[in-house]
Amino acid sequence: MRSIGEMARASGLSVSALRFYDGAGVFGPAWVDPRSGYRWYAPEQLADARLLARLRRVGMPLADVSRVLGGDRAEADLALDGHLRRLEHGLADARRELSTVRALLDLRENPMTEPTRLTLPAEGLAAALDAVRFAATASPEHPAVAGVLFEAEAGLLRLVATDRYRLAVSRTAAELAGPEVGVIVPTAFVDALRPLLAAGGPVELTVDGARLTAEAGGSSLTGERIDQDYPDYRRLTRLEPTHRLTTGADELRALLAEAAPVTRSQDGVEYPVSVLSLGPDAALPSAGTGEGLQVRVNRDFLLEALAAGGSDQLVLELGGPIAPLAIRFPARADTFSLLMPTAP
Amino acid sequence: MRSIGEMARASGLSVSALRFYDGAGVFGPAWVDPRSGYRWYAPEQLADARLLARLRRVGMPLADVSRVLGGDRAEADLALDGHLRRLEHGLADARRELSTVRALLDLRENPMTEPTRLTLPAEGLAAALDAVRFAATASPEHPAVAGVLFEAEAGLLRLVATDRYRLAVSRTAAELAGPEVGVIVPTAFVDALRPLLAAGGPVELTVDGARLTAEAGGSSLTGERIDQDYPDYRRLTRLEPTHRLTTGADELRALLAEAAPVTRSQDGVEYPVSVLSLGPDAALPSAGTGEGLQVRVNRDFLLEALAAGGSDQLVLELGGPIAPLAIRFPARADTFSLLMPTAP
DNA sequence: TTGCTCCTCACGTCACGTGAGGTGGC
DNA sequence: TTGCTCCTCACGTCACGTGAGGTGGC
Repeated sequence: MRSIGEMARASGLSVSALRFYDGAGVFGPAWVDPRSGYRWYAPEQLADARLLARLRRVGMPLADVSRVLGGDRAEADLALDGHLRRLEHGLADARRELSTVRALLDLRENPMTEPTRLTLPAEGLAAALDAVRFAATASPEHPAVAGVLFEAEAGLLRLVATDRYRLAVSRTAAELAGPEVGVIVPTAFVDALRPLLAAGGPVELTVDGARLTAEAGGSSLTGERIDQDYPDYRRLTRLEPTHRLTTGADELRALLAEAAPVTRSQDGVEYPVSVLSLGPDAALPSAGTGEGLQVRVNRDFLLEALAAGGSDQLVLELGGPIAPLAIRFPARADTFSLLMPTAP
Repeated sequence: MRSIGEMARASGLSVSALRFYDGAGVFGPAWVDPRSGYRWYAPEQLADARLLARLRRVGMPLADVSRVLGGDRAEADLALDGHLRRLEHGLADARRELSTVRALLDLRENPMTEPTRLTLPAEGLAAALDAVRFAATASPEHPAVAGVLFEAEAGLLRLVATDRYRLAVSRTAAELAGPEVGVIVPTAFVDALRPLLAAGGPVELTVDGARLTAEAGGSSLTGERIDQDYPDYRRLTRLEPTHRLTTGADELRALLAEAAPVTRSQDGVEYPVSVLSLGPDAALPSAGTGEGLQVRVNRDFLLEALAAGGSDQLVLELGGPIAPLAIRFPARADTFSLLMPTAP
């Protein structure tokens, strides 16, 4: 058996860390002397202590460390994969944000701006808009979400809409000329643009400073972007669902119609709530009560998300009663929707 | 002017965060009403607040955020580069550690081990050993550093030695067969191996579980690895020096000889201390007192590091009176040495 | 007895979030 | 007056590090 100091030296952990892990229930000694309170560690605990040191060195949260040390290899791999994925996303986010910051600093020194021009087929833009438009609302309190985010990167245009209760993302191929931009397009502009897309043909979108221009089917539309920072939607799209379930939109609609929804009201507005409950076999047994995981959502929002998907086959991802519900459409890998649950 | 709530909505920061930044001196309002204590933000502060939100979103420490917002573009770029570099290294570290963790978990399930075999020229190994051997000490209290770390990767063997006051790293080309390993080779084994390398020719090193074997010049040497985790030397090698200075080993030796060293004692052991001081022109004016940055180091350790470098030209990197002193040898990009300073 | 190791408990760090209890401005 | 926003202050979070003050075992 090793004392705490010996264990610290052998494992590379500090004495205070070992005491902390003991208190936190993550990693404790094999035996504690009831008279003196001395902690004694068994020889076979050393391997775990060393693993723990490695995992903490790279910033794994203690909750995940416990999963790695728990003995279930599949759980351990999930925790390891999850941590690596978080770090990879963190780095990708940082690259993006820091290059944006650099661009903004450049702009301060040299305020001339090059316009961005996007060319894309009207059908693609129409489909992407239809997949997200429902999720945007004209909210004067939150001007940033009173529009649709257009993110132009090389080769693609991504659209994001949210009203802070739900979020929809889609994208379509586009040809980019000029610097990459992210610009919030007012819902009024979007709604005026949509009819112009019906004729098909190419669309040209231009962002020049605050000025937005769209040319489609011989018509031209101009407006101003919303000068706000958009909420960090990427973080929201990276859920860690515990259950994934393939079903059909029609089947789900039928389930929702069966059970009478509860009515909930918030801020004076009434809305119907449906309960999605997962049985122990991870199937959706009913839209009523069940033994397993239950998620409550605004039924109208769910129906809108189903309709916007544009296809019957869908995948629901659940992560617990307060985790967002994600709706993915396998037929359109680039389109998905997210719903915040209401409180139980 | 914006109230704190309006500023929060416009910038994407929370009210509590804005109050915190004010208290922390990172970002405060343009005016505070002395009667009510209300914070009022000027319109031109919005751009900075949005930058701040982006930077915090990707985890930049507030000290670095201040550098970005400070107005000096070169400082801002340094802070941005530094943060990105830290994240990149963090991810690289995590990839390595997590794959090691996976290998260790595999080993628990399936304890058979495949040996690792390294083949390399004796001259290369001899040179790499000579570049690091001086920094290892047989310390019974810290068994992990009573040896030289051999890290075998595809195509190269990296050697690391440290006694916790200094650190030396070198590497040499090697052919790897079997899994990558990191193994602590006892100093006694290293010292017995060194004479066998004088004859030249190929050397073969084998790690089979705890067993070490070296074959060189017709002789064979066996021993046991030290079963410990090596200190995290990579973190130590990632300094952020404020001053970088090219000089010659002979020139530096002459400077050190000029000034009589102060004698310091620690744990009953006496050692000579030399003061390296940088003038405002970032040259090493003398090994005595100066106006600029001063770093105190164990003179014998510094001389040993100079000798082990094997070349005259060197680069000193200083980062303040308590930051480690790094000694790099441009002629051998893969070899460097690091010295912890003694207290002023 | 001395010196070392161990103990608990409290407080500090970092960047905030979350109340409690109270005030200011329309 | 009501409702909203703002204020300060205290405490919680996360994963420890750092003393203070005291005890156990050789």
